[in-house]
Amino acid sequence: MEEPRGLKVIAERLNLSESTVSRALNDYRDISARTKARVRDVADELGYAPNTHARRLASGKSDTIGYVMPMQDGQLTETFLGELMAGMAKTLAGRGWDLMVLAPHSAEDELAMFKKIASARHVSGLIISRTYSNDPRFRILQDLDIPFVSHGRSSDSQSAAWLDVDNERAFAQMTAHLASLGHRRIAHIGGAPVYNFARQRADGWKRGLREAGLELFAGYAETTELSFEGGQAAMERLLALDQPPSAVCCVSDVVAIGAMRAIRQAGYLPGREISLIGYDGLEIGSLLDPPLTTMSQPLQSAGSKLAEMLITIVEGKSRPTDNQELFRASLVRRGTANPPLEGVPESRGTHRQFTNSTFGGIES
Amino acid sequence: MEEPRGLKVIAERLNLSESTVSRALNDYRDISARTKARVRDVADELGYAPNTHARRLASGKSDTIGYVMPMQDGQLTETFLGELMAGMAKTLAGRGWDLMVLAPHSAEDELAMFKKIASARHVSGLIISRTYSNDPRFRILQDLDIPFVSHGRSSDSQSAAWLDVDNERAFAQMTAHLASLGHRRIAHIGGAPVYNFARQRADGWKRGLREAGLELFAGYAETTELSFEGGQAAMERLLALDQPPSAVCCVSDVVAIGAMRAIRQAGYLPGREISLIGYDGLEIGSLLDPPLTTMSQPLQSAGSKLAEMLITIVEGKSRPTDNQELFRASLVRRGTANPPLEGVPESRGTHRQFTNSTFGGIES
DNA sequence: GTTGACACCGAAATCGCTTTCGGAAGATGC
DNA sequence: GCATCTTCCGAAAGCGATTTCGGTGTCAAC
Repeated sequence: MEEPRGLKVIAERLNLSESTVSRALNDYRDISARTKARVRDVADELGYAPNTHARRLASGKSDTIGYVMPMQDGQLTETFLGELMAGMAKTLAGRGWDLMVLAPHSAEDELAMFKKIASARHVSGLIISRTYSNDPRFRILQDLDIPFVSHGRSSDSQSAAWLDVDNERAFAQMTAHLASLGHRRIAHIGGAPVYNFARQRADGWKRGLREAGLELFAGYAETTELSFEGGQAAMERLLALDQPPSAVCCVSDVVAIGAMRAIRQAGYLPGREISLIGYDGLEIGSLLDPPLTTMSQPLQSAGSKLAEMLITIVEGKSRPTDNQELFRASLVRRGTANPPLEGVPESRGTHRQFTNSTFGGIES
Repeated sequence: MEEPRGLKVIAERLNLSESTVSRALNDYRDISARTKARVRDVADELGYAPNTHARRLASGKSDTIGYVMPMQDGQLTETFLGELMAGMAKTLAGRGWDLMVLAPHSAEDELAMFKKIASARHVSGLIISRTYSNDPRFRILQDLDIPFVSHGRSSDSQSAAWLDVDNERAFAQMTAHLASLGHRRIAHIGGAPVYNFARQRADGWKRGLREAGLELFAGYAETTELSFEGGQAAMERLLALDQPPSAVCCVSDVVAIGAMRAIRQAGYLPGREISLIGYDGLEIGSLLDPPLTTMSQPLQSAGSKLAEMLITIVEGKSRPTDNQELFRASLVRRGTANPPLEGVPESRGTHRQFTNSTFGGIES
């Protein structure tokens, strides 16, 4: 059986040399149109596809980029990974490139992967995400001479390629929206500032307050881990203040959902006594009661754009610094951002008078 | 600059031949222990990693498997993709294998990818998921001689390798649980039976009814698309029956959440007048009010196991049919499965008397 | 009728590693 | 002391493409 594969068969069949066939398939211009056509016909007929490894070895290109998954910590935050990767994979496939997944389980592991890539060169570029405010990876990758694009900026990203959402703008906008609804006591539940996006979002909130001429009350800048429980705990602390906020900007939807629970358990209604807005645009937020107002960021298109950037860099068609792009998040108005109540919500437990609906809930 | 790379450098440095170095690194036994040690030392020192393409070309192996992402339809269902892929990537990396992502945007596209792989051989095995009841891909992959493992069975999977959750068992168990709580009118909201898991789950529900000696009432076998809206619509149909069920088994968490909304809008309380159980074990379900009772399936370990299976098959160490494994889902007791109320819930709108809590909701 | 220019194609080197084969030493057996 | 194993390593042939370089044949130009 074992029929001979490869260029050879099609060359013999047409009485041509392998090199001619190769150039014909790669559309070299020193091959006549007629020959190209004949070669292509036979190639199609045979369902020929060049051996990837041979091609890559000979050409020195790998046509592969790697996506470094954020190390598992928060589970829910990973919701968008599928979409992001689908976006990358599709545009890559459209150009004949492959997407490889790297899932390091620690920082050392990640470094080892980088080193291997630098040496084995089977991946010609990387996309990293979940960047830290001070992220050593920028330096490392530059030193190792591995082309890369970061999904998210960092203090170390000036000379690198990145695509980020304008977090500061998003949170300024979010704050402005709450202010426009009449809120004057707007707090923020942020994430650990080691994450650059967390810092940016906090800055955006502050800017929003400034621009709206609002005061930043003491204790209003909360910080917590990016989890449901974290959001809940932070909100509890806010509620314990002498002057609790009437609205809260949350660093993520998950945190916001945690905050919602704290609000309820304190006897208030999210979106009524206390408004809040999340960030991420998770579909699931729309299923809550009340549905969570949030800011959504583009994902498939971000993945796609990241891939495009990286390809041009790898191919030397652009420099990293030519590829710095800021996407915008957009406000998704749902149910948790409403004008403040007239009176200060001191009337605990009386909120039912405001519920106009058929909803209710029980504890588990 | 351009220092010569590869085996050559380390060979020259030790005054050995390239072939000896290669075999030393690959632990051939016709190389003395002393030589191996010397070679390894130098290799480490130089941070040497073999050129992947050259190695793969020469050895004829690709050490790469591909994961075929389910084509995008439901967004939320994709939540688990990240975890699953992380599971695969990690165990693969542990053995020096790579994980490649394929995101076909149509069935034809998928077929084209399969053909290319069959011919180019740069991926030595595939993991497919989201299998149909009659899934042509099993036949296609077998014909193309591409080793693969399926995450989910199919009517075509007898002679293939697969890992699946025992959906039937899970839903039988789910039904039994509801029955043990005292429910006698248990309905099912299922998915389109083109999906094999949907069929299995429906079967499990029926079996559960039988084993509990319960009747399958007319109209209790609902079917819908796997979305929030689908679940809501299906639940509305169930509520419109003369004898609405007192409990519902839902094909997925997303569908269950949709059903919850329908229940509320009809003036009932999920978990009170009508109990329900979802499937998938989404974290987000625990954040709802009341938190959704569900069945959770292992994900990271499934990804890991899938990868292991495929490797042994690719390496010829086992036949596909030796790799058929059934995982079990486990019940996650939360808030939506409780004993039925005494009376038939005819008292629409009066449910507030049952809400014992601080929760409420407003419409957006 | 020579001379370029041009269009096409083949030969051969190369990419960096794996793997088979065989040979030189040294160890062992009787 | 000679044949026979072992042990250990080098030479060389691939793996299947790409790419450079050079060599035909043809045709227009002078």
